[in-house]
Amino acid sequence: MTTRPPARPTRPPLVSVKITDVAALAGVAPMTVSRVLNTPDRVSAPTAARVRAAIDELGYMPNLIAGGLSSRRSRMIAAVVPTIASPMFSAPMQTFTDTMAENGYHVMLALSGYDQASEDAQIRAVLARRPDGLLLTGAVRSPPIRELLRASNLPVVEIWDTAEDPTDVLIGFDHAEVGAAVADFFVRQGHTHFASLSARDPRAALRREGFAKRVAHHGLTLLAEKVLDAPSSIEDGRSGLRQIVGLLGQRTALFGSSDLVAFGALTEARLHGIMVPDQLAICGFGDFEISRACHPPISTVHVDGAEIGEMAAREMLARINGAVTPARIAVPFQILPRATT
Amino acid sequence: MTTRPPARPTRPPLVSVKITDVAALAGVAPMTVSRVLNTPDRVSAPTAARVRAAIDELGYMPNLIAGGLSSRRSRMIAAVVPTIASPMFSAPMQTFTDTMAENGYHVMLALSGYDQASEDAQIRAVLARRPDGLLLTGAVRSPPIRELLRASNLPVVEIWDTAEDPTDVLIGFDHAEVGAAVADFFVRQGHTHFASLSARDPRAALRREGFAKRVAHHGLTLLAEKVLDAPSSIEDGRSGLRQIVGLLGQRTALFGSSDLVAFGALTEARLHGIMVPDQLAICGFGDFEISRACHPPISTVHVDGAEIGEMAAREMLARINGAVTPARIAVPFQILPRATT
DNA sequence: TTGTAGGCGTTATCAG
DNA sequence: CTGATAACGCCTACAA
Repeated sequence: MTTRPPARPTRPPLVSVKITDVAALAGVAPMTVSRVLNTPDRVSAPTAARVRAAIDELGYMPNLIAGGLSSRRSRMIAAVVPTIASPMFSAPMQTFTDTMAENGYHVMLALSGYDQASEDAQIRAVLARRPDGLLLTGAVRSPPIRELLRASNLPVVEIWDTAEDPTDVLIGFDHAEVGAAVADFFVRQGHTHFASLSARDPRAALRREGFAKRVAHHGLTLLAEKVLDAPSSIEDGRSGLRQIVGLLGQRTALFGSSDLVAFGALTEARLHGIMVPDQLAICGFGDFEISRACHPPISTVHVDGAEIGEMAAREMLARINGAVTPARIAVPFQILPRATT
Repeated sequence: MTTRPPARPTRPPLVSVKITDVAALAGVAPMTVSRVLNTPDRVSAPTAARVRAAIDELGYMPNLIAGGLSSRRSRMIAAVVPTIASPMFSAPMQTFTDTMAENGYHVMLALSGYDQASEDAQIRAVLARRPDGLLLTGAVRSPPIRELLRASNLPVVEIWDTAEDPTDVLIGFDHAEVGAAVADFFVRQGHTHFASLSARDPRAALRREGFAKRVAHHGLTLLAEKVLDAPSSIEDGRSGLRQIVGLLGQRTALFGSSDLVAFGALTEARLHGIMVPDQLAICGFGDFEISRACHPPISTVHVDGAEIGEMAAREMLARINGAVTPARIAVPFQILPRATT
């Protein structure tokens, strides 16, 4: 081995170091380098050590694009969610992404904005990246996409919703049941008059309908059922309450489609001099920090988005590794009575 | 060539239609199919039509992994952010992701949780995917990583911070200036006693220090400077205020490191019977929805996270396309006086 | 345990 | 405008 003068910078540009360079330096075949990286137990200790030394010296970074093409495993997951601006989705995305990263998977993010056509397009677009799995929000409602996904045999984890017919695995709960449970909760407290303030998204609609049906089932009165134009926000809760305030009775129980809406309603109610909970009882949904940390704390439905994300990651990994898993996983929800009911 | 029996049923390919199938059906070379997809203007109309028909008939989805390997452009961007649980980061991520998607780029998400070592590790990890660009939060502080990025010649867009020395392009503002501006604002209102409640993250620290320095520069009194343990949350704002409430004077001006902290402080102050803004003036940071939509609305520093995300996307695209862009882009911030000051 | 051969599906390049 | 050829960098499969 001759000592070369350090001609150009000793280390070649990192991005251009490839597996053959490492192999040459370590005096092994490229395949051995690959094994050191991917299946270390199939390489003898001394060889592995030499290879690792070469890797360090050259600052080698494997090219996962090339590896993915060859192995047909991209080690990437595509996630299609409506938005990450709401805790409803940012919480599970956070834990999902973290857990997948711990296992060597990266997550591609695609935002669909509650729009069916956009969701379809996003799913098609991400499939071109050949992800090893798909994380979706709610059940896929478009038949051609469903068929495409089923035919692809790709692990598909759907969260938040309990569809009639899951594409693959589904983690969530029945949103209509949530609405019904809230109605029952109010009824147990002696309420006879009800209202709802609901964002315009499919799952919020299910909760609203479940609530309304249960109120009707009890033979009680739904005074107002306001569907907001925008996705859930505090401002929507406030304007929504302003719009229904004239319809409310002496003692009304209000179900908001999220804690943001509920907080908005609470804020506006107090400005109108409406006593909470005596004149207006309020229950939100989601158990976001605001409902817990504001004053008075808002009653809500607890659902653990972070846990759903983690479960989704575990299911995803299990399926990638070939495990057969149940097609439907129910996540519990729980009404948390606080000061507004 | 002998026909082998199918060994084991390994996983059937996601979408087994490949470019050669389309080419065969359309009676053209694979390269022509590629051109129809990537440079349509270099293909005659009739040929393109035949190819498109074949694509539709077969439901062909190009394999971007293979394309990326060949073209050395992955059409993916890696984003390394502390968290998406805070609007501070979810807002720019949302617009960045959307804008990049509109231009054919997908975004890989990596969460670093405010931890320097984790950020370094995440950056290294995503580089193995050969992204076409990197979106980072704040300037890279780790010298080896900096060097790695510079050597890689990869477009790197750093947002939120104005570093001493940007790696590549930097979009943000000077957080110390924000703190100073808030101090000046309070001083103009006649305040003489101050306090701050600040999350434990680098940029919040800069704002806090800028605030403290300016207070000192005016020769005025900083009664309390509480650094919270956790990242910014409402609960932290509440507990923080509880901890400093004994230190506050007759009329104090409080700077919170985010609107969540400010809202928490406001909530707690009212519970303590402290008049806002007469006894305690509060200014937050970030102009999150809560500061605008709560009551009383909280004075804050407006910074447009969504716009920063969009600018970041434009800068990214420009650099990917070879444009020379300024290395430092100042984004304005603006104090919004509302009811708490 | 290690190596060799070949190909993963696409695109750059150059020729026609 | 279209095609043939040769990579892109790595890993599967098989051989030694």
